[in-house]
Amino acid sequence: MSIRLRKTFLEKISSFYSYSERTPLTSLTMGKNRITIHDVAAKAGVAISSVSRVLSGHLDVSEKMRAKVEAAVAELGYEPDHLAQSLRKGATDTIGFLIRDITNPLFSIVAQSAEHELRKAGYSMILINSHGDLSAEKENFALFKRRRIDGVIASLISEDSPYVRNTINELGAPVVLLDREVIGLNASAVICDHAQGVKNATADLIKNRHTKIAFVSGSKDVFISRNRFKGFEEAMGDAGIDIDNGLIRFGKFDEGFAYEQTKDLFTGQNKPTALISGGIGASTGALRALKELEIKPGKNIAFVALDEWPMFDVLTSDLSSVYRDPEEMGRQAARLILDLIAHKAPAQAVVSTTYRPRSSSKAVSDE
Amino acid sequence: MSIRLRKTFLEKISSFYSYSERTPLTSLTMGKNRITIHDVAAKAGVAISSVSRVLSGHLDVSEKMRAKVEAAVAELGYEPDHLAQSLRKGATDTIGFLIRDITNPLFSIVAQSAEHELRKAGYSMILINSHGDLSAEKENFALFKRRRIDGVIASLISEDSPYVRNTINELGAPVVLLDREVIGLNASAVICDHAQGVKNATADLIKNRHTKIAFVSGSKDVFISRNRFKGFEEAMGDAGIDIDNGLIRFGKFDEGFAYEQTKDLFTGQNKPTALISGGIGASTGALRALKELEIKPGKNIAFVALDEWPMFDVLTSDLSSVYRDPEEMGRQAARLILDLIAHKAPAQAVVSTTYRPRSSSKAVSDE
DNA sequence: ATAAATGCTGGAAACGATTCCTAATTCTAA
DNA sequence: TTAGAATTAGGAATCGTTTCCAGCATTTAT
Repeated sequence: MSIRLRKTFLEKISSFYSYSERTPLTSLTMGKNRITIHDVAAKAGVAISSVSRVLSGHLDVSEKMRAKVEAAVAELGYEPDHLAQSLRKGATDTIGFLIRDITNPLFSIVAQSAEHELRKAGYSMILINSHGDLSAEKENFALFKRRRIDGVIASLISEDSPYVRNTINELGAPVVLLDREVIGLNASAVICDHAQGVKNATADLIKNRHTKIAFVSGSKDVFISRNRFKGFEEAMGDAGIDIDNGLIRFGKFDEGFAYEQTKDLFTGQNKPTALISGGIGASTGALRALKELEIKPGKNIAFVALDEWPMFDVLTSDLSSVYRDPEEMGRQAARLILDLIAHKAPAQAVVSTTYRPRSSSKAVSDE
Repeated sequence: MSIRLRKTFLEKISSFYSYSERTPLTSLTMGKNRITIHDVAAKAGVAISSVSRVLSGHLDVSEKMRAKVEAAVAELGYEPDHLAQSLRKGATDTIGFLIRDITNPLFSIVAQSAEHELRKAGYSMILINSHGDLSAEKENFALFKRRRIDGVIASLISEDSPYVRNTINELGAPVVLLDREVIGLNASAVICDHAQGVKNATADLIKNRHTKIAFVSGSKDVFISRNRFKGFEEAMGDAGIDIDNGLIRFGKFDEGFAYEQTKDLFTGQNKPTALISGGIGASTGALRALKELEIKPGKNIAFVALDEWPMFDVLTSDLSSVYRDPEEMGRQAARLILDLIAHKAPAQAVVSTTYRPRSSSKAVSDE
């Protein structure tokens, strides 16, 4: 166990405990001390409805009333209870963010960017992680429903299916999906144009005389994989190169799958000269395998990672990548959910991707 | 006249709206369709208080009553409104997580781990980022207060000060701080024992005959920096080596500061032979500077990074590090806040750090 | 001057639950 | 059989707001 309470620490803070006993936890005193709209009304000598009217900026209030109430509010330091407001108004000013896997740094940046944007509009964000677990995902939607969330931004595990449709309809709140096709769904979506970036990357590899290009990615059932592969196919088709299906490995997004596939690819008899890995997990697995095989990206093979991660340029050995801007994804997601809440029609936002050539894709095939 | 024109305009676009009226946004239908405890009571032919008693597992209910209510609940698919429950019970089952900088992957893992743990206890987590901005931090506490959060886990920007004390007292809810000394504060804390790991790392550098060891870190006003430096001092003291203050650079946690300091250190006349960088931001800045100077960690100098980041072992060139387990930090933070909510006394949890020697610290000084 | 219109304000009914209190029913004991 | 205890169910108050409605006090129009 990495945890231990050291004696010295406990001794040191013993005086701290006695302090805390003299001044009890504020949460205990909370109930008593909470000042409500009634207190304000009493102090100002008006009705609570008048206080509410002043605070909500309603028109039909006299200057005198406004002054009286504002004075009382200031004196008491009153702040409206968001809970009671929500219950009465039927809106919680809260957006749920359902994330498939927060250890993926790309997602955490999307989340933080969305939160920043939503807060500017007066919303808070509840962030929940599904750990890639489908039943957890379903449970999370139920949680959002019970909490009467005003809207949900979701990076789903499963692809468009009756299940997703049901879940979304049952939720009773607008939904924005990340990187999912939403055909037939009453939802908006932020979609990345992976195809374009992958196409450019593949074309660059082809320019360096690569024809045996391996492609390791997550499940082909998922939009993002299909879209990426589309770009690959287009570039190969444009160059008139037949795709060797033995070099194409669809499966799971996790590191383990990519690791195994990469090992398999480079120990078999039909070795590729270039490798494209789809997603951060896949890139990690692929790089780990290459490292063990002592194959150096940019030297022994050409390598392109799809997606970057924080400090990508500094901390990796000049890997080429297809980049998408996670902050932009977050901003767009926030905008779309706010639009839906304002009863605008569902829409899609497309975020472009760009190929960023660095040294790892410079290896030229000599075959 | 103009009003008349306007009317016809409205009539014109009415057909456009008619689509959305046929299939309205689910959020619109929400209010109508929501089934409440009243509906359940009506269907079961009992009082709402009885329904509540059944659902809350109260003892004084007959088997017949329980059966009737449960049947009605199942048939209607009733789920209690969390909002109304919170208002009545005075608890929101929600914990606020105030994060200084979510782009720091270490923090995002702490957050996700805490969330996972809290959810097991029936709590949701609201995550808010302060972007390193002090006024935003203060505003966030106010937000938490208005939302009647049951407790807060916070990675604060500022160090222990009257400001922090006031904010916490005003909040009216228990608080757990990450990596902050809480002397005189009514709060718990998760504290990392940085000193131990740094001491081991420094001792290892010394063993490789390094004496001119540079130390680049954030502000010395902050606990984490002081604690790290303490470990450094101890190891140097044990070896009887005088610390060269010109090689010690305290300042800011961001990448830019470390970048400048590292450049300065390695272009001056008093060059160090080893470098310890405190935190992920600092490590990034330092590595960027070294890269530009074409100084190779592990070859030209010895290098130790304090803290790791995701995929550390694969994606970096075998950097040595002082590691702390962010998941453990999250678990401990969750445990501490739950304890405080259960009215236990404030406490501190210490998370240990471990030195992980890899090749970047193997460079031996030849001076 | 009187009727109608308007501006403000206070009272009360929601929102959807929990919980206390009381009354009705059943059960036990004398 | 009946008083008293023990169960159980219903009614109403409550949490802290917003909002509808009615009414009073001013204006304005006739």
